[in-house]
Amino acid sequence: MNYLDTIQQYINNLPHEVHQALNGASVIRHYKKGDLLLKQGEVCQRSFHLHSGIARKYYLNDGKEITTEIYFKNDLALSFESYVLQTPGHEYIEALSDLDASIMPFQAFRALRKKFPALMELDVMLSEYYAIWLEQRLFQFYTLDATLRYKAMLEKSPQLVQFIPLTILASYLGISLETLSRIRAKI
Amino acid sequence: MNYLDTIQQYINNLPHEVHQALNGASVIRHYKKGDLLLKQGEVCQRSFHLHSGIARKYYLNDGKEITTEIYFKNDLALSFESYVLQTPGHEYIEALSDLDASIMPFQAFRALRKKFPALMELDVMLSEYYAIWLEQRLFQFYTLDATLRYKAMLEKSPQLVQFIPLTILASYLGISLETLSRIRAKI
DNA sequence: CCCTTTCTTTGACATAAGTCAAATATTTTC
DNA sequence: GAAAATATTTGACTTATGTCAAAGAAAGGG
Repeated sequence: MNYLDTIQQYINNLPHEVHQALNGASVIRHYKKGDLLLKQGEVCQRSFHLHSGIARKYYLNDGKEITTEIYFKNDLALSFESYVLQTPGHEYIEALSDLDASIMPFQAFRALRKKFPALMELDVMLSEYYAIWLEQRLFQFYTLDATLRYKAMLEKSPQLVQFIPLTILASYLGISLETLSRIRAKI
Repeated sequence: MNYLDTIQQYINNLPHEVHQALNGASVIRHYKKGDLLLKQGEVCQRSFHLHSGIARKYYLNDGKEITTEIYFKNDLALSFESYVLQTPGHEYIEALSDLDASIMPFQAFRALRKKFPALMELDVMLSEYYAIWLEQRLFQFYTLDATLRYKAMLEKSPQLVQFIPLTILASYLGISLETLSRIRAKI
């Protein structure tokens, strides 16, 4: 069982009152394709739990968009550093399709975490999971060339290749659009 | 103030009994240059808090060592995924000089974390800090070429350039030894 | 359903970085 | 302090990937 499943199970087993408190502190909202859930320069004061649809996180560098994470159903979207430090961040979060998400304000979750130690433990696990995910991404940049990174993505996250435009995938893989197109033509 | 200072301050302000409990659960040990504090394939069951000296974390890929982190005085050395999941990891931790470290067993810290909620909160902060650090490293691979990554290192971590052999620095920067040597000759 | 916009492919060429090999330079060890 | 081991530099060449440009394909809006 992977860590994400462990976390999911942990959440499922939380007492009813904790679930109630979480639901009470969050609101569900609908976004349209193209909507920005967070903009560069803003403090990320809310986390988005996707109920449906697709979103991405990206930043601008030299006028080019670099996508750093892509979210599907059940994923938790936020700009990590900005959220944790409550300082202005450099990332956008954009709806890549119409989507529904439950929005949890940072302060509300902080308060709940204080009240329910189980949520503090959950917070540890979520940060750990994110750090492990980042380690693996970094690992790929160290050890794989562009073709192998694309193949790894095909294996591990076929839903990315299925639903996401190449322009976005290329930046996510750290290569140019043209190189990605050529890789696909070759394999 | 950066997050590391915030964490350090948090630690300093922990109640005396917590400090006592932490000290009681850990032991101080001396390592010689070249000693391996952790080997590939082992479960990382202890964290190392460096009191003096230098260490690094690395893994082998295709017979080549790739250094992923370099530790100085006060840094906390561990193989994150292996430590968190308590599964065999792929990283080594090696003393790059003689060093002293206090060793905290995973299970002991778990027990203390349960007893003192303040340590659970500390654990969140440490994972957050590591994730933010990883995000920044990944960011550099996305946005900077080899020369700029080296310059960024010169700015941000001059102690690395001062004390660490180029072979290790090159792998840490994700480039070949020869390329790093040429970059240094040029700037 | 057509027009516009966005996305993808392909070609020609430029550039960053890797590899292999050998020469120096520096450090460590006996 | 000499020999051995390790670290660094340099040269010649190869390769992966980027850039610019243009054409073709697909998707979305009125």
